[in-house]
Amino acid sequence: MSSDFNIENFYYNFSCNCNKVQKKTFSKGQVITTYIQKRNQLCILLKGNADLVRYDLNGNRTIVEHLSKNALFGEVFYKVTINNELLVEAKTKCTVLFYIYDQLKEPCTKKCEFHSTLSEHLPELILNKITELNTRIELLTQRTTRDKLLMYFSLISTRKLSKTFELPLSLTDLADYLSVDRSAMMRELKLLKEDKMVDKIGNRIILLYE
Amino acid sequence: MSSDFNIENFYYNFSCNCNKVQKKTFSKGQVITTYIQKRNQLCILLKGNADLVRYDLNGNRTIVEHLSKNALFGEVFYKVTINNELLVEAKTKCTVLFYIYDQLKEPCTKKCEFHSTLSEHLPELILNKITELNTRIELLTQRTTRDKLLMYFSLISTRKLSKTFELPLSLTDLADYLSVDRSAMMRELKLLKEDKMVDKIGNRIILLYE
DNA sequence: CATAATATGTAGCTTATGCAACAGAAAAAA
DNA sequence: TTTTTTCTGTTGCATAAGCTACATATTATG
Repeated sequence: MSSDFNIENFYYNFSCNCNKVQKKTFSKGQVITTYIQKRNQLCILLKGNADLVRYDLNGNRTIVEHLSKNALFGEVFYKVTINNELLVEAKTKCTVLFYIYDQLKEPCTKKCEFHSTLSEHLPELILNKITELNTRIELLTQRTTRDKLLMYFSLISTRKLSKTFELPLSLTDLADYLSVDRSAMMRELKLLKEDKMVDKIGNRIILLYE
Repeated sequence: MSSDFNIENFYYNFSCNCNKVQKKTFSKGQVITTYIQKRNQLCILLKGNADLVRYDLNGNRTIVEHLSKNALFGEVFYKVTINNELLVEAKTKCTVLFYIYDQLKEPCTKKCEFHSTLSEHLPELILNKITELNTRIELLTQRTTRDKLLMYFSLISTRKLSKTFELPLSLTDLADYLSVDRSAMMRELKLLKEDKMVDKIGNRIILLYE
């Protein structure tokens, strides 16, 4: 469980020449992939930041996931899907590996190390994924915008081991991520400042409670 | 991916005598497990229905997950956790298998078939889990109670291949599951009926649109 | 069967949130 | 640099949703 496997480390040794994996680079704003069923694509973000976004019928944009280095994504996680369109947008320059999950399970004919190491560590990577999703669910089940904000801040704070941190998302994106209206979120942020719960200097958040 | 592995089928042949797995039975209302970090428990619900619930500081109860036959749950999915208490409550009589995830990865010294089959199919089971979690997230990112209800109904309808179906949850539990106030949900349900979007006879929902 | 406990259905009041709109700041592009 | 675009910060208004409370129906349980 507490293995220190790190995709990044062995990415630099990347030399998988089997045809089961594709490496591609994307520039900011490009669509990395759309979720069209049946391909069972599994992707790994090696470099950069991207968002998995959904546009619903009312035109609302939701950031379903915020993806950063080493994140797993792809259709393989969305077998049963709703009719909304899901797409992954590069927020910065991105490097991405593409697999087909079903092929990944089969042994690699060329016995490339990357391939086998990845297969071996896949359960672990997937468990990390589940943990993230559960955290996301805890965020979204918060009833009020205030509680969502406080929990989000608390999560980042724990991750950074500091009561002061830079927001990894723009405020506009944060609202989409928390699934709330942006102006309502701004208002609540102001109230949190007035209540001396948090402070905010530019992009920097300072937690004042406890 | 599209393998037909079914835990249930081979559960009847269950005869794992290694000490790495425990089978227990619970009666309605009992607490099956609480999520206390560091044990890395992985559980499978073989029979019955249960809820993973969270009680927050305001006394709100949230059904984090509604677990039915073959569901996976346990601490292993909650490595990073928030301070709220998570517990699994039996809604009906339940039969549950308990593992320790780290031990599951190691080969079974007694070579029992159950153990090895489970290990083999774990990635598949876990992927199913992810799909469920993503569906849940789609539900929770719906902005209004109406949209949450409609999406929930649509999901069940798709699953049952019918525009008519019994609700698998009580209305009280459904509200907790959708993370909304019960009375507000009831009001919205009434409006949906008035708008001739859905009909409801007792526990039975009939979708009227399309 | 009687009684308790839980679930359903409804209403009034209050508040949080969504929506629209706009001005200024910051960042990106030309 | 200048221009354009995106992001931030704020407000008024309308309404969805939360809270409380209660009556009835349904389901457990002694």
